[in-house]
Amino acid sequence: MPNNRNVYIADLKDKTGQEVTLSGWLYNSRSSGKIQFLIIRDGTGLCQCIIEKGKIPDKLFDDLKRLGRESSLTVTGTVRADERSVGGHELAVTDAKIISPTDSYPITPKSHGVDFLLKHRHLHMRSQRQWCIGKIRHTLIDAIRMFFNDNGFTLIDTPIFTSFAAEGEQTLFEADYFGTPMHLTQTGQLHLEAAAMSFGKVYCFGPTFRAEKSKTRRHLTEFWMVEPEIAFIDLDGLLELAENFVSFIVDRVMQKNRSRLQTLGVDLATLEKIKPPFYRLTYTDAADILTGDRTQKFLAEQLEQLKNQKQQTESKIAELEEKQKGRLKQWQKDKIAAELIELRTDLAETDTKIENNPKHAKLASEFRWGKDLGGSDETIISQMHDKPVFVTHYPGEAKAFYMKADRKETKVVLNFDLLAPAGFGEIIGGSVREDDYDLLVKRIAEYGLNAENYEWYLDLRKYGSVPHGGFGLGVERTIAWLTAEKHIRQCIAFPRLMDKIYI
RNA sequence: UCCCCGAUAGCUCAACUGGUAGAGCGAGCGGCUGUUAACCGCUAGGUUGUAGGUUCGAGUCCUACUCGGGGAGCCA
Repeated sequence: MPNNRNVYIADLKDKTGQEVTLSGWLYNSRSSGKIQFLIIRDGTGLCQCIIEKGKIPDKLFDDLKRLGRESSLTVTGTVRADERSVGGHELAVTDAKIISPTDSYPITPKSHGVDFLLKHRHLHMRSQRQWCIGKIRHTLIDAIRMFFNDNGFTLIDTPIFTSFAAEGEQTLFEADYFGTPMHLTQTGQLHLEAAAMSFGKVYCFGPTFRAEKSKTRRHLTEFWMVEPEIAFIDLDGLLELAENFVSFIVDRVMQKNRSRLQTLGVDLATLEKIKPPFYRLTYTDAADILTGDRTQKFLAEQLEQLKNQKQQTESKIAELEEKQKGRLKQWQKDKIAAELIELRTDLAETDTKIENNPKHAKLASEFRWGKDLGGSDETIISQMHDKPVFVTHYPGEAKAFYMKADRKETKVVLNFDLLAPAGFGEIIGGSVREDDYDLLVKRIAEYGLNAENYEWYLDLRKYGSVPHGGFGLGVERTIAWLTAEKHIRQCIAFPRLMDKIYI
């Protein structure tokens, strides 16, 4: 005999015809004189509950009618399938208990500004969009662990307090460790290399801190990163691992989140293309592409498209503005006003893109071998491809000290970035590590780093050094890519931004 | 750090070139038996971010500041 006194909405599909009790929060409600529709959420989904006058006490009917959004309650009723309902099932209510009534819940079903929502993140989490992203994040992290665990990797928890820089000293957060200056980790990589010499294949997964002064849609000061590190591997091996890994997690996220991705408006067909092999370019190839005619042509075409788009939006706005002047019902006016707000936002975005296009074209044409690929350069390369792109063999001087120099072409290092397609940009950075003791000592000196801090790291090259390497994948960036979310701050529950921590 | 934009009701936005500050949502009350951001009627809700200036008159113009958004550099 199944227990129907505490049922989750996600399980309703197996309960058709049965009487069950749900516990949750009032997501939204509509009412007519003698019938009410309450949308309840319980953390597993949404369910529309139908309340007909006469089937419950009048007092309760009135109380429910007045109940504010996000009040907590339990409802009891019979489950039935109905296409008109969210989720395909609804509850014909026979009884309800209000646990805690709410009035004036600050977040309404209408639109809100960014600042307001971040200030109310503790409540905004309850909204459909944030809930879907949270669920997707959960399955992504689960898939990441599953991939490494099933492929012979050992999890190593690397420390958060560290005494040295691995990724450039300007981006360190300082901490006071009982009077000793210390900082928060920028990567677990160096410790992970030590572990790889013990376990062979390892990974770490945790928060990472970078004090980058970057106020963009792609940056957080605290973000989660997974980093595998493998002994006895070369660059080709790393690329193969990375493309298998990314394909696996994308596939897994899709399998587990179809309806959530659809709710978010994601085009599943583009994600289904994410299968090995990915495109492979060297840095030199990328430089040639950027400075070549093809790119200029590509950008020129893009500019044309953007201008067309702008014109279309503008004429649509003019049309609506004209319409607004005519005689209309109030609700029609409101609808037009809402559409106008949306169109104006689109227009502003298109304008920014139009403004940036020539700048990007100029930057691309002026690209000189030796510079690091800029954000706009990455965007261009990734826009020109429908699958992720590896860019390998960067000039060593633009990259971190620990990257292994190519033994034939000594100016470049054996590293790679993985750019997500359609303009999203970098989600992975990785490299083969310098395994030669003398070369590494030289690099540490060249970068002006304090050699004392790296003694233990150099030991790894003294005692059985082997070719090895690894990479880091940014979790929030991956989520933003998969969910087509514009800003990375929506991809973590409580984001830490460059100049502000809300809650 | 630099460049651009913004700040008007609890929220999202209006207010043509300076001339009595308006809608919707939300809240309260009433109506409606299948709603999908439901709908319809009524009510309440404001020192227009702060400080100063120009003017007969400032939400609107000028200066400074504060806060926010977008972009650039750098990166996962």
